[in-house]
Amino acid sequence: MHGDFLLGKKAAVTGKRGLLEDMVLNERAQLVLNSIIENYIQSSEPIGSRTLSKSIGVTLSPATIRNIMSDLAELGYLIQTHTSAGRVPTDKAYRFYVNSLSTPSSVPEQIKQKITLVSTEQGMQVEGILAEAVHMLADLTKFACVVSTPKASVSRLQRIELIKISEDRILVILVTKAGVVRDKIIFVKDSHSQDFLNSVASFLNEKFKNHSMQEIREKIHQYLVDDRNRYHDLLAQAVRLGKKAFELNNPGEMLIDGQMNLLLDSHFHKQSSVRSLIDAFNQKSEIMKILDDSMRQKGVHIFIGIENDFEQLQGCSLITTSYRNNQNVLGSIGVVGPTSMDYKRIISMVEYTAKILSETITERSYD
Amino acid sequence: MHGDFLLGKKAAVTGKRGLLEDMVLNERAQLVLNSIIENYIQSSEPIGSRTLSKSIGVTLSPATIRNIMSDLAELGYLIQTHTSAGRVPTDKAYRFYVNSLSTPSSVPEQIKQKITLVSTEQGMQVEGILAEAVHMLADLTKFACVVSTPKASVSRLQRIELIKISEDRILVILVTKAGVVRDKIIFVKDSHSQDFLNSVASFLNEKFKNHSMQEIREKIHQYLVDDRNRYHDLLAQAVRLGKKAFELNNPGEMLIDGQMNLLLDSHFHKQSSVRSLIDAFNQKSEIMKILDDSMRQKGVHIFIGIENDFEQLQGCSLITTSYRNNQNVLGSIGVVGPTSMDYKRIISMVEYTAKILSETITERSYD
DNA sequence: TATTAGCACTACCATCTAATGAGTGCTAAA
DNA sequence: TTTAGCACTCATTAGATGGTAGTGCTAATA
Repeated sequence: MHGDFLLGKKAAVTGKRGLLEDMVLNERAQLVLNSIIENYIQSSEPIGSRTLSKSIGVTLSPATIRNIMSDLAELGYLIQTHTSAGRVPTDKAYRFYVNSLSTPSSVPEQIKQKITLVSTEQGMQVEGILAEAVHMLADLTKFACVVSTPKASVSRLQRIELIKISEDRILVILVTKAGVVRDKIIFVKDSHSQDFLNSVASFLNEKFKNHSMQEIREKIHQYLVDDRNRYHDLLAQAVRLGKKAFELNNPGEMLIDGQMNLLLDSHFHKQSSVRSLIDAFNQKSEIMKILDDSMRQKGVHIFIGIENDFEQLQGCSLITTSYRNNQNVLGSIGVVGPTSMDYKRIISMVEYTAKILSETITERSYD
Repeated sequence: MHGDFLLGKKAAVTGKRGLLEDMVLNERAQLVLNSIIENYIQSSEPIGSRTLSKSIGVTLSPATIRNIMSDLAELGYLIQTHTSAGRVPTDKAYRFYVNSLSTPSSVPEQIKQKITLVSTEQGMQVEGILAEAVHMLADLTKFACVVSTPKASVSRLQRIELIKISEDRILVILVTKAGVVRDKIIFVKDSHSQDFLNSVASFLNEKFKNHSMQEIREKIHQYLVDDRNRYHDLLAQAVRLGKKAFELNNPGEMLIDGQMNLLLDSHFHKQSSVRSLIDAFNQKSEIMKILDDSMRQKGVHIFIGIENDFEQLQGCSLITTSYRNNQNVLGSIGVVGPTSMDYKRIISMVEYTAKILSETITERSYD
């Protein structure tokens, strides 16, 4: 192995070799790597030593840069598509680059103006607002965007309605504090009058308003395991209907927009990668998982290529963040693009969009 | 002009020349044309006289076929991509072909089994069923599929609920007979108690249940133009709230699935056509228009390439048909694919899917 | 008179051959 | 430690070539 010429002081002391100082790239190597990445993000073409020597700030001859690049390649930050080609950053390089982005770049004022949600003026509900947000983000980034709808389990009950549909079917409408309206049909054995359903509903409303769905399910479970005979008939019925009504119904939806944008991107022009992209979006559950994960922690989450273990999506990076109302984190919104995306730009856009989305939804919330 | 050799009897009498008999292609010309189209649908490659002479039923030498083809080209049914290439059907040819499809081919039993909707078992609502249907159709046809959600204006009221959200906001929930639940927020100047809203709601329910939204709007308008003083306060308020509640809110939504399938199709590999496809799907309104049109009349509707005057969608054919419940036509479902699609197959699939969808929704309907 | 065989012609396509050029790695000099 | 120089590699491009699938036309044929 050559390239020891960049041996840093500490590295020399500790016996580390090459570009590494205490297992960290030395300053110049970082400069070169970042420069390659930024060039590549712009041009999407392999970067050669000559090009770089011009575009980089400091004066370094192509030969020197070649040496550094060679070592970076050996460390797994760069690869060559073929012997005589320039170099291309690996996922590892992007990870390094993203980690070194300290100050979150702010969104240009011009873009900020474009990020507004108008649907709120039309009395539209959360679903519609989400659809608008994801559409806007897709349009702005020119990549595919996803957003998960508010999880039922965390959101708190504003109101429940029970509507008799037929002898054995009841329409349940759940309104949550976050402003989401969910409906589903439940099937019952014995027929109930609408009046009866009304009293059940008002009982449930009184009892459970402001509780989270999760809590409600637990409480109902409690009632059921207690000796049933202790309760009068209405209560028993109410609990039984309530159980069905609050059962985990929708597994959480996801809205996608701008999938086709990806196919304009040169990185996805190979047949094979188109196929796997289609598969990826068809099988929403995997992306859902990633979005769910990113709800758990604050801030922007970045999954680069191979890092997400959903095969179909390798070659893509995901940038996600959560949105919320006053009270709760509700879901996540994110962008799916090529690993060589302009992280700075996209991150700031996702962040800002989530912020606007959160504000909009908070206004809508029923608190 | 040569090619008079195909002069039909009637044509001779009426003085028409070429392949035309009474302005209609003579039998052999039809045979050749249909054969070209079917070959092309299979292979997606220009069809030459030699190939055709083999695959066609009757024995005709390539030379003869060349003559016929030459005339068909002159009549605008075929074009050559270049001098020495075989011929490719034009939109006009597809129109001819589609029109000559008399017996709607039935769906193979094997496919029929795949066309089932499972969401109905999970107490899912109309929206979910539609999503499933369009997803399934996209998966089966490998093209893009669209479905329009039930129009609010034609559907009849099952029930309305008014829920107080804050001092100046009321959540309106409309349940229609078709099983669609719509919700929106209306803003009011003066605060109302929930009790008051309940009585307004039950008044509206009593008055308007089973009426179509269209009718309701008209009736309310009637109340308003009548001398308002004749009504007591509750009624006046109810009418005023009702007006807002029943105002045309959602312009009618459309679900799309399988857009990306199109991009696997060889016909859309040119950059330019990808772009315009993206535009087409981004601007839903135009496709919506086509779907709306096809609700008006029974049966399957076919729009071939240039026939639909939405530029971005030329190069595509649309196959649509309506779905319904017991009472009303609710919306349309359709496929968007290349003009060279396998019309027989796709038409039958769209038809059958719409049938299943109609049955499923009818079951769900609240009648 | 309608059909067909034959033939010249056209244009795409795949293959091959340089020639080009952007890039590398290595070595020796600064 | 850096850099200039040089040999080398390999993708890409442009031209040239032969093959092929197709055409249109004409003259012979049924």
